[in-house]
Amino acid sequence: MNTKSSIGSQSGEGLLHRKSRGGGDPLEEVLKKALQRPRIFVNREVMRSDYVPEKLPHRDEHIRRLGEILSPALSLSKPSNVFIYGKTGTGKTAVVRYVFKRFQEVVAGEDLPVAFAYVNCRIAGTEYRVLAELCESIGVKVPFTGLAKAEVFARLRRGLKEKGVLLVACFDEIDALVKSYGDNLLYELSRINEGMEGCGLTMIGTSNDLHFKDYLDPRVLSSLSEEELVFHPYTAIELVDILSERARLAFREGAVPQEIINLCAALAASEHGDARRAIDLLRVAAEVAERNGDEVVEERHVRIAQNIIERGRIFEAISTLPLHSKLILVSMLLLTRGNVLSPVSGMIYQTYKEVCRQIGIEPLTDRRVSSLISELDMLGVVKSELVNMGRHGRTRRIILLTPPDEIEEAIRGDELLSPLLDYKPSAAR
DNA sequence: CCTCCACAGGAAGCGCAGGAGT
DNA sequence: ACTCCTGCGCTTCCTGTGGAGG
Repeated sequence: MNTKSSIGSQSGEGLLHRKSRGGGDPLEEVLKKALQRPRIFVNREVMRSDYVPEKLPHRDEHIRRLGEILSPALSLSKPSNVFIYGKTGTGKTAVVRYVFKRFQEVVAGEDLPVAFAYVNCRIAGTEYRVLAELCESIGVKVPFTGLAKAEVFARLRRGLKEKGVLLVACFDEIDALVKSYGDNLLYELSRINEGMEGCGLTMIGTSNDLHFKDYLDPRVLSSLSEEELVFHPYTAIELVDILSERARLAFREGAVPQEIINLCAALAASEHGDARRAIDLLRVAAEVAERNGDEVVEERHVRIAQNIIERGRIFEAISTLPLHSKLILVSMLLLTRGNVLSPVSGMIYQTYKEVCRQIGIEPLTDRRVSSLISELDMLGVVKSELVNMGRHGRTRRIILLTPPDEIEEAIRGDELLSPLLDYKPSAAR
């Protein structure tokens, strides 16, 4: 093998010429690829998820509306708070970032005391970190833990006042924050402007949960949704435009035919019109083609990409799970293998305890395991269903949504857990 | 008709780590 | 050095529950 490739690289050109006249040289393909290096991508950046495009097809109206709402900021008066609804991949984040970017350019040019902050509440995770990120955005330093929330809040307020800054903050996926912590922080933030002149805070909240309003206190709701914007899912035709625009910038001309764009758009449209998915799909398909050494993206690349994305999602989800969640999954896997296809929580807990004993780990309580199962349910790794079995009590019947071999694949990479794959739990004997 | 199973899932609180202020 | 604060993962304690079987 080694010899072959070194010979090839030395006399590649000659061989290639001979080959182009036809013949069964096994090296021909390899050499051709190595020499030509067909490039599909011209600009990879464009296909990344955090890229803010210059053009956002089919969102002109939303951009204009948001711009109008925020425009008072440029004359240093506080704009209204805005609430934005729309499912994932409908362009909420892209529109906000785009408008922020354009405003920021103006603000920088005119040297105005206006700051823009973008906080993803799901990633920030806690009220503290959301506050901390707001502070950072106006240049107030806070430690990542250790301070009382009230103290961080006071620093934010003081920072805004002393610097005379008007802060426009976008709380992306704000529902994640409110569901875990309630709307207290939003209430406090909505009142931060009291007694402030020429500075303060404007909030833009985005949510993909249309019922999110139900969680809010009426006072918070009225303050937060002074203005509202709704983003509808993209249709397949709109997705085609979005993809075409990105493809034009990202790929070598002719590398991605129109029908491939149409296919990606159609596949994504059948799943809630999610633009992010459509872009990911096209990007991965192009990467597959490039790795294959093909010059043009074809349907088979898209099919492979679909598979890769799906597998990657599962693998990622499982391998980043905390230890005990993995142990629960392993327990379920072992039960499935023993033909217990939809175990109830009690049986899973028993198996889980056995499995813990096997590797010398102290098991958690059933209560905790129950919560972890709920988390797995929310992640979509398993599906649980409440069932009443009369005399035999009330329990949850849990079904693995992930194909067992994919779980196995993810577990096999784990030194501690992989030996468990050969264990037979008593319930499955 | 009533009981009672086998849990679900809420509430409270504990211990720890990390940090600020004094 | 000490007190006070937070988030986080967890336990303990608790109340609620639909229907098979007595």
